Amino acid sequence: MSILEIDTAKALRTSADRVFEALQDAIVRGEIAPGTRIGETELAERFGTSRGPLREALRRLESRRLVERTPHVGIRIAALDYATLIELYYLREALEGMAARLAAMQMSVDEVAGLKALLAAHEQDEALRSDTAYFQQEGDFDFHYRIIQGSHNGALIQLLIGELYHRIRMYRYQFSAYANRPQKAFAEHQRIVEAIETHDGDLAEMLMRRHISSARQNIEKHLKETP
Amino acid sequence: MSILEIDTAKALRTSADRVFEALQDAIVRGEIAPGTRIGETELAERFGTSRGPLREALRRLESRRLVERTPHVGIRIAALDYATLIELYYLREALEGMAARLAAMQMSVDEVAGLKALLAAHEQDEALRSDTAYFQQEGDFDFHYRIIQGSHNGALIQLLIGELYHRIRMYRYQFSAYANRPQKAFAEHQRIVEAIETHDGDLAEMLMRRHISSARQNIEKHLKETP
DNA sequence: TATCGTTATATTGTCGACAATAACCCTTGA
DNA sequence: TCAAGGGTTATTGTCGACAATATAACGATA
Repeated sequence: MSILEIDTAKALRTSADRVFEALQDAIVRGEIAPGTRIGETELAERFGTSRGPLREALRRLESRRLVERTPHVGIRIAALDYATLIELYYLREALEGMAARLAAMQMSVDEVAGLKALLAAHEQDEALRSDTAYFQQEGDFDFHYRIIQGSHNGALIQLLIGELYHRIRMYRYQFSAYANRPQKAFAEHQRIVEAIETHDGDLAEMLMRRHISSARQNIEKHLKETP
Repeated sequence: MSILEIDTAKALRTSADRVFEALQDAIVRGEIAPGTRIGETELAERFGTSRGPLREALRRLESRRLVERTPHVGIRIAALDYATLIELYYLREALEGMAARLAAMQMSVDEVAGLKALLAAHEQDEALRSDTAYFQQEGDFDFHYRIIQGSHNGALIQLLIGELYHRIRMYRYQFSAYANRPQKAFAEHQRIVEAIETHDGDLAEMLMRRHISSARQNIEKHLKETP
């Protein structure tokens, strides 16, 4: 009907692909509560398809650890727990540190310019100026997303964007209670871009690792006794 | 028929799971040549099932990048190329370096003892003594596998074992032409275990990174002009 | 009353058939 | 001879029905 639907219908032609994206989004956004057990028939009619394509989508979501499946019993939406959140931050430290190093050596001048423009736009944001929030945008607008892309390492991009990114988004949505130290984080972003701009891979990696480590410690401080 | 089949049928009850493992193994071992386009009907009868479970298995293999799929056209076995092989080695450097650091801090005395016993067994191997080969065994017998498990970081284990391991195995099988410097690699393994035994995380990470980096450089040296 | 065994029900696993799409081949025209 | 068009065929995408399994409900017995 709408242009949007025609476009997405073109981009992802099969029903299984559409269900995969839609269901992933619903899970990440928390529209279906984590830990919920949910039947295939119910999901199939919710997304207007049959169980065949739905099951294919579920197998892919299972690979991404967004749903858990036990044979002959069914699937349940992945549960979020504190320990896993911390584990993911350690992973990000290693992987995004690597990405920052590679980005410092591989990013084109255009890409660096885009990154600087992104930060300049962030700086205008009212919530950031008042230090109340620093909302990470999604996709192309996300700072981390761009640096990962800038690594130009396909395997790394696939791992972080394809496998981990949506899981991290899920935690970000649903553990959003803790304060995220807006101006401090923004300042760290700027330092990282400076290092990338001067092609200083060592520094870029170190700053990125510290940036993510600080975020992790911030979470640990706020959530230690309130899981 | 055979006891083996009964056992595997018990362990993984659904047909989709059996096909997934069997097909993954066939791909990794090169029984189906990389780049081959292969029909669903043909695969289904090869594994004695219908197209439904087969397609579920394919979606999971697609997530692991072992097959590539284009809608309405079909699937083809993932092609191997030199650039991706190198990318994977860089990834391993970051991730297994992290694993070695964590292992040094987290492994139990039993696990460390098992690791040392493994190396002692390797030392007896005739191929290694004559410096002709240092064959990495699979699963529990693989040195790297054990260190990853020793990290006790579920997200990291899932990523390395679940997602990357089989892809790496695939390259190992099919790019096996290059010399793999057996005794040197074995000596490096021993140093890493020593660092883990003394709980020296920094050293363990550094040695592991060097170990993988050396392996990568060895490949680059041998394969640079012979892809 | 609690526990074990049995039956019933609902959900998942599997299959075969049909519809939709793309690749292939053949024809036709310049 | 080559390009374009249309028709054919083979393969993938989707669906509904049936079989297999686990959970739940129920009753019987100690």
